[in-house]
Amino acid sequence: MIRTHRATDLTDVSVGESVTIAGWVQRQRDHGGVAFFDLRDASGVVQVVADPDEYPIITELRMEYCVRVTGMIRERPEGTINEDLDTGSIEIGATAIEILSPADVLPFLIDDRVDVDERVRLQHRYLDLRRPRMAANLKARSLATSAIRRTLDELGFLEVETPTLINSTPEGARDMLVPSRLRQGEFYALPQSPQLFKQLLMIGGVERYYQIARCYRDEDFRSDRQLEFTQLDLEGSFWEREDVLDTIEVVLKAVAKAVRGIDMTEPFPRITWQEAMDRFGSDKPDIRFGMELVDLTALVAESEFGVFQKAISSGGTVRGINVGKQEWSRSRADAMTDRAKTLGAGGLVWMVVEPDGSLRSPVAKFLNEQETQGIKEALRAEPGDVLLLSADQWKTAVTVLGALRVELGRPVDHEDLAFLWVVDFPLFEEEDGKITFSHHPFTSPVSIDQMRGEPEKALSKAYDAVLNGVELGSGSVRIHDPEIQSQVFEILGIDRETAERRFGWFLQALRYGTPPHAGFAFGVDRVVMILQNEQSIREVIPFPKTQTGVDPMTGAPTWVDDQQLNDLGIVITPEAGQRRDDG
RNA sequence: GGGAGCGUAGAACAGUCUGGAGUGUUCGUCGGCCUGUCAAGCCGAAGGUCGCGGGUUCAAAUCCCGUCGUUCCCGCCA
Repeated sequence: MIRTHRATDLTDVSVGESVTIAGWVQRQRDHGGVAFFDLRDASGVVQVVADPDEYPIITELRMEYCVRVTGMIRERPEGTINEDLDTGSIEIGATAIEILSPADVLPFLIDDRVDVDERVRLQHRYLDLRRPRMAANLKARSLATSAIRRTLDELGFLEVETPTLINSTPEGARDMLVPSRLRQGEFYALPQSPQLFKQLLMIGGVERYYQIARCYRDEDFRSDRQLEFTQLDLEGSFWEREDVLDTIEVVLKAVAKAVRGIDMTEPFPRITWQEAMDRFGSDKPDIRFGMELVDLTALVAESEFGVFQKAISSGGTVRGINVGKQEWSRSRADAMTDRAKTLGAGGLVWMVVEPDGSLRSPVAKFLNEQETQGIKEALRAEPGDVLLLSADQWKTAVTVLGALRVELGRPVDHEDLAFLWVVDFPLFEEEDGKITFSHHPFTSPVSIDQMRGEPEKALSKAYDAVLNGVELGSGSVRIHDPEIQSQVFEILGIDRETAERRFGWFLQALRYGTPPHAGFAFGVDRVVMILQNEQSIREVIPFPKTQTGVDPMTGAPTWVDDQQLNDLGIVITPEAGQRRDDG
């Protein structure tokens, strides 16, 4: 046996007893006649002390050496108790110290208090994971997934694995592709979600399915997006919306309890998509703070300000928010205006309320007294407040202000948790005059007649879960009628023949007594990120990739041998080959 | 595909705006001292392709162009 105890177990061991522990040297302190080091294992830290004359090996220890120590548990002398340490009232008087494995000089300190460039951390992720913060994040992940499994097992769900080598469909996100060797020139795709397979499980009579599933989307990275990510995927037969929301709510509360230790008793609030957009300018509103959008269109309908006139006469809207007291300089105003432009706005109107109640603004001279007063009242403006107005088509106006609202008002941490359901999504959305689905084409419409008559107004039985302004995931009641499924494809511009070719196997499956079913999926990485108060998903993924899809440690992705390419029937283009030859 | 920030010793930074010898700080490393520290302390030392390439200049870490890496954002993410 290499060790008898873990570091933090030692508080339960009686003084004078001999124990053997093993772990890593966190810090060593050599005082000449007496020397200490802190030994860290997965459980925590304990101090080891020895006389260097008796045990000269203690002076050889360096940070992150892996060591084994045998010694006597003893009380620390009065005045030397370390309150910051769980084991701070005791120490081990070493009787034997053994270096199990020495360590090279470290590329960075294993210490939460030191900020290290993320690339360096990823290059030596195994060392990064020794930091308490990362160890805590890994543990939180494990607590989250075990809470999910425990909760769903109790509710009678079956955990089923679905394939990760599946067929590619051109809709939605770009697929990660895997070339087939046995059928050269053909490709598998890695699943973006187990969507169709879980619906097939419903047809297969499973009734209650879940899976903690790895999913892949070959799109550009963000701080909350990686190529591969983990979702809790779940589906139930004979289910309607309430069954899904109830179940997911129970699961998310269990996760919050497991990771944060908090009991969330209140039901998650619900908001319609329309209300979310109107009040917060986002379909994933952060409701931890107010700063809501206000419709000013009627107030400035007669305004002589050209931008307002133009927006309103072309069917647009004028919206405003009060972002409160802000440092507001010319350069700040310019930066915000630039930001609004990158978000698609033509510009941004800003106003600062002066102590005398007047408005300081480039557009103040275009506003009469009534309009000025109206805007101030509508936005509950106090002296010192900064008001931002956007005049544009409705969606642009609200989303621009919604983004600025988050950037100017959002709390920097995730101490408070604000879960939220967003419901009643539009079934379709128009993009460059082309109709696409807002969720996915297997989502049930609220009304078939409306879907056909006024598709632009049709709502879907889809719903999103949001936490602190981050979209955790979405779900819906599915279409279980093959005829309606075909009609949805048609409205989306996928003709019967194409639909039959791509999804014929699925449409056929729907024809064998498909139960009504509904489900959901949420991102495990994102939930854990927020519960752990992290700003990036990479902090809760053990081995993430950088923004260019590279793993700095292994170097993936890499070139492969010509023989491997031959087996797959793949030829590298001259352009790509040039990069290889240069590299 | 586009925009912005960053890149200086093993790590974190200052220096860059306003060009003048690789100038400095903290941690780590190496050597020495030290019997109660706990991010120990004190003394000493080593450690640099200022990401890379090109240009401007008498002179470039500093100014300009390109490029690579990285982060954030827009597009994208049904």
